[in-house]
Amino acid sequence: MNDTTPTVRTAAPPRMTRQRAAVADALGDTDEFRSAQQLHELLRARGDAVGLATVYRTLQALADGGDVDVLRSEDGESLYRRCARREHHHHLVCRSCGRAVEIDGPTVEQWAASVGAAHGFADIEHTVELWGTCSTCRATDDRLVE
Amino acid sequence: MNDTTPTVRTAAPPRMTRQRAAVADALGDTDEFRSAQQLHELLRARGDAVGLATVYRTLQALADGGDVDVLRSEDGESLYRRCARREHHHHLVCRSCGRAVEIDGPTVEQWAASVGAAHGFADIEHTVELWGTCSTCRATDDRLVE
DNA sequence: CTTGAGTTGACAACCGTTCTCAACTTCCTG
DNA sequence: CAGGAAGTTGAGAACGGTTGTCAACTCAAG
Repeated sequence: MNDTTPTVRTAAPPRMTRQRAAVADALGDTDEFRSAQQLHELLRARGDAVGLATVYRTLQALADGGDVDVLRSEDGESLYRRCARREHHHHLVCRSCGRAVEIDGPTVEQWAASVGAAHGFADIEHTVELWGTCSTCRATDDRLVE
Repeated sequence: MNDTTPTVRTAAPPRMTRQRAAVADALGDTDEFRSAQQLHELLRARGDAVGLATVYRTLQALADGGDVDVLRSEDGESLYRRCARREHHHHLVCRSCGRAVEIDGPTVEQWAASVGAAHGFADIEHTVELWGTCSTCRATDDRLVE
């Protein structure tokens, strides 16, 4: 509250830490959607453990910054993945292994907007995700779920 | 395990109870998506209270039977509503009041199927929900969320 | 009315996620 | 390179929605 404060500090400056690097790194490895808990476990197994709370915090920060994509699994768990492009897109996700393909849906975008407008709704957002079983999982039958 | 058992009893016969009727009735009233907890509260306020666990069980049974539609709110809560048609359809839901409009997406259905096939995925399912703010809520500005 | 199988409800247990806060780093400054 | 303010961490508690438990209860068939 004293006037030694230089200028208006809009937001906290981010800081590089081992933990943040570890989480980012773990995400860089796969093209599969992973839950916070899976990543936490993966890091622990790998040798550079990170607190679960930190994993959650970091993922949230990355998601807010648009660096990772988040989606909800069919049973409500949040899944994260680092996508190639930052622009809006959807996913075709394997419900067995989490592997995902980025897909566009120009048609869907338009459709969503027009349907919304037609019914007098504003600020339209849409959730569009495709779930399936990828060829590898079908061949292997080596499911994560049973 | 004795052979007095008449025939193969495939499933348990359902039974009509005050509770089941109450839940079904509460759902019949609105065209808005409601959470289990909201319904539980609504029933309590209305005078014919039903245990929370029972509300959950009943909603699940109704959903399994295809009598009500379920969807996940943006923060992961399950929302239920009795829809006019039993066929597959999507929703345009007001994120303020839960009011919903049933919509078709023939284009989307095809698109989903073809995209899935193109990437070698099988058993394709799709999640398509539209969120917006309905005209009434926009006018009233009487949001449930703040 | 009897009776037994489905049903209920208060409460504990679960599970993913967020909060708390003291101890610890990072990084700016002198 | 030391000093220190401020961001960051992590173990564990708390949270909120949902499901499991199990003795008491109540439909509905006989």
